[in-house]
Amino acid sequence: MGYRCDFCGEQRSIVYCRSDAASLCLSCDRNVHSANALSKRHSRTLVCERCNSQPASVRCMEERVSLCHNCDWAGHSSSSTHKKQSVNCYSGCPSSAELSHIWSFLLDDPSAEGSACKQGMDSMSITDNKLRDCQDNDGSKGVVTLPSETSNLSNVDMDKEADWMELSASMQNAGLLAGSTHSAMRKVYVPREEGIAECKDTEFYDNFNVDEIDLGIENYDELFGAALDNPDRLFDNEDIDGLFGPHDMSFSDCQAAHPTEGSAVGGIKMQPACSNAASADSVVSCKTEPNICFMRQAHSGFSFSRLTGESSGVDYQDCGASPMLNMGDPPWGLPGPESAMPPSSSRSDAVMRYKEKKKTRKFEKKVRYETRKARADVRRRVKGRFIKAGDAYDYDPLCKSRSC
DNA sequence: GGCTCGTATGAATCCACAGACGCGC
DNA sequence: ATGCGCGTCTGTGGATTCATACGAG
Repeated sequence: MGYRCDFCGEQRSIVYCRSDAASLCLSCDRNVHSANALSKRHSRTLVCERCNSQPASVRCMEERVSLCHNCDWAGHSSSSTHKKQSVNCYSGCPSSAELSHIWSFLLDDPSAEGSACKQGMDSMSITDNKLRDCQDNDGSKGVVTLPSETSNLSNVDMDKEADWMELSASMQNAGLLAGSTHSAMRKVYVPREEGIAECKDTEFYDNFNVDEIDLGIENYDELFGAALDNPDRLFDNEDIDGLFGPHDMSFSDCQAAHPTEGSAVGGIKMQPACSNAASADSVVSCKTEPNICFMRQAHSGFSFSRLTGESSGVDYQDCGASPMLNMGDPPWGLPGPESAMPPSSSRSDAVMRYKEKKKTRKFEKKVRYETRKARADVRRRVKGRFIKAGDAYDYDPLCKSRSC
């Protein structure tokens, strides 16, 4: 089950798209998710190499396999000393080079040489006509530069990014960001002449790459321009889901828990990352997931995220609240050009764009039991209700007609 | 501004039944 | 500890009903 790409059925599945509930090879992943702006938002990650049906959340460096939460839990007892590395998720249409960088452990892992994933990256069918120089010149690990898909970042963007860096640094120092127990972390923004932002920091950086944050002010306007004026009016539960991912969290919860998880500072979009589908189905007890993805979207069309730390995904599973609950004031209340109210002239535009997106939003239903679905798909009905086998019916899904 | 009415939209409900699940033996 | 039988629960899709929101008069 699930060893083959759900789309082409030929290649081996490499990545898992939770929005589509599908395992895809890299080529189909790119084909499917380059179709439109909405599909580009789908967050994907490696597929679990054990069950091949769930998104991988961690990489066991000892066994050299990517595992979902369930398989990780099943295969690694709490006493396990296996070293694990969080698995990044991404959205947009990253190039093979970018994927290589996102999943750098595959490159570091000699056993991954010739693996399906690596082969998939090598043979991505869509031409990377915008192959970017994703590596810093010195190749320093942990430093990712993601220039714009269309062009290098403008000076304005760089300024905004610089603003964010300052803001993030202040937030981190204030312990406002997840994983900020590393109180000593520093982040230094270093603009480059080519217009590519580069960011370096210290120890915490490997687990929390803030420099990959997109600063799409357009998104910021869209998401929060109107909401700031009247969040109760603009947002409801589905809005939260649609804007921030599949949280099972009401807006009131969101407000109580703080917009931190769904907050945007300068266009930063946070979303739950890489948790397995099982947890997605059972998020009732765990309203939020602690993992944060920072989405790079507006400019590059490509986002990249990383779990906040090793095995952090399960640490808060049962707490019923996000660790971000104590993160203090909402970022949008913070001072700074990006957190200020948008101009009223753009507000209506933002609302219009938001409503338009809401219209076209696709609500995907997760089917847990395919067998039941298959049976329901062929079951005869009367006025939509199932009937006993052999009873008179007015609708037969097989005939797509009445009483055929 | 407040009220009523019509329209639009989304959520909840119902149905049968295979399979999952828990429990006792 | 394991396997079996039995009863209960779950979830699946389409049509319908109900609740809510909104605009017009």
